[in-house]
This record gives sequence, C-alpha cells and structure tokens, in this order.
Amino acid sequence: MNIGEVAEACGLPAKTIRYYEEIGLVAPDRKANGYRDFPEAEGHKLAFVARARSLGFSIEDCRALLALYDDPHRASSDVREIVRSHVRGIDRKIADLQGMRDTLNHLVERCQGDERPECPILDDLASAPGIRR
Amino acid sequence: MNIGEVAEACGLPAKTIRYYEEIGLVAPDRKANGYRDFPEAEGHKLAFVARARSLGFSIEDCRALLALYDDPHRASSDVREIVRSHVRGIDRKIADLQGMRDTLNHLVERCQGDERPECPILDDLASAPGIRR
DNA sequence: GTTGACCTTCCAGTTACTGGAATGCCTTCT
DNA sequence: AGAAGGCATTCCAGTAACTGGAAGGTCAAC
Repeated sequence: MNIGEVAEACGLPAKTIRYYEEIGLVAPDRKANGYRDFPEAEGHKLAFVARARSLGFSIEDCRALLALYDDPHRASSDVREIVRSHVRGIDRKIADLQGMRDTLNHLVERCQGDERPECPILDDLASAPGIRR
Repeated sequence: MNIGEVAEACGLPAKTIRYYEEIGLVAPDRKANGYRDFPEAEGHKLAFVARARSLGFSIEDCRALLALYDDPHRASSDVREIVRSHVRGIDRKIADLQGMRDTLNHLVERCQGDERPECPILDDLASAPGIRR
C-alpha cells in the first residue's frame, strides 16, 4: 500500500505517517522507486496509533502500547496501568480546566460588557498577588 | 527591581520573564551594568500575565488583555468577549477530555489486569476502523 | 582575593506535528 | 513522444511557551 492509501485507510495525514516512521513507530518497506510500501501489519499499527492518539495518549504511551500489542507474552496489567495513569492525568486536566472555567464565569458575570472601561475582570487580573493557587 | 526580586514577587521564573521581554510583553529598563531593572508598572504587568496564564489564557490573549488593561478608553465588552471566547475553548477541551475519560474508564473496567495477555483495551485500540469520533 | 549568589547572552531541546519548496515518478491524454 | 496532473520523495522551517545548560560578567561579604 502506498502512503496515500494507508492514510485514507487509517485517517491520518500522510505527513503524520512519515513523521511516525521518522520516530520509529512504524517501519514500512520501500519499493524499487523509493515509495513507501505498507504491509497489512504496518497499516494496523497506524490505525492503532491513530485510535490511541484520539484517546489522548502521548506518542511515548503509544510506543509502549504498541510494544505490548506486539508482545504475545504481555500481562494485561501492564496495559491497564498505562491506561489508568493516563486517566489520572486526564482527571487532573479536567479539574484544572473546571477551576479556570468557574473562576472565569464568575468574572464574566460581574462584568457589564458595555462601552465603558470599568471591568471587574481586569481588576481581578491586576490585583493578583503573584500566582494564586 | 532586579529580575530575581520581581520573579519572587510575581511567582514567575526569571527565565520566563526574560522570555516575556523577548516577545515584547514587558519592557524593563537596564541598569549601567546591563542588569534588567523593573519599575513598579512592569512588575504589575508581569503579575497580570502570571494570573492570566494561570487561568489558561494564551500569550496572545495576554497581549490583548494587557493592551486593554493599559487603555483607559477600553470598552469592557472587549475584555468580556476575549474571556467568553476563552471559556468556550475551555468547555470544548473539557468535553473532549470527558469523552476520552469515559471511553477509557469503560475499557479499564473490562480489563482483568492480570498476568495474562488477553486485553480488551488492546482489542479496542486494534479494532479501530480509522479514527472514530 | 576569592568564594558564592546573582546576572547576562546564546544555543538547543521539548511535543507532535504542519507547511512549503524543490524535485522525481506514474498514468493518461493528445 | 510529450505534456499534464496527481502522486510520491526529501529537507528545512515554524508552531507554543517555555526550560535547561554553557560560558561568562557583577556584586557583596568574608
């Protein structure tokens, strides 16, 4: 399979696939003309990575997951630990974002949003005693 | 004020403050010996940016907010619009993250997490028909 | 006069791509 | 046979917002 076909199949841009080869996530063959040639297995890896990326896993997580995927002697606990740790990171991010959102909504509510310069939002930002938690 | 003192005061690393100068967010004076010298106003700007960054605003948002902060003829509606748009972005991120978390929690629940290789998580990742929404 | 803490600049690296330029190959149409 | 169009290739640079480190200058204290 050419890069264009495999890109179509897994939903990743060709550029991204070349990048994944560069960093060693996949290793396509080469045809005589220099074109990449993706056998079935490499296409599957790309789809695997595409799905994992869409679930927020980092490239290094993907690398680890691919290694487990390729290892018939893996322990499912290893997989689960990677996922759990990722979920913890997501939970932290959600909590951070919710904190920001709540603060901002609070400020937006108190701002008139008219043509006048008075603005509680700017007042808040300006009155910050360093970084507040 | 030296960079170290102002860093202490606003809670930003000195490195970050130098970077903020480089990109034109602040413009400290210079002493005869080449050291940066932050007057009151520049220290306030840094605290302002620190607070805005901690609420998730991009550097470009910070630049726009600082400009409004500095403009006595600003309209508070301009401030509010920046903030509202930022909140919309945060809401999108939260929704994305929650989607990921729910999917992942679902998978984690179904994985035994033992020493055996069978793993519904890997099965899911591998069976992805391209990128699923 | 020599530590040690502070300051300076500059260069490189991080994450995960993305855009663009210059060039080559393959197929099809005339 | 030649030209056009759509593929493919490589390489270079840029994104966001810093962060780390090297090599060196300055300042206050002992």
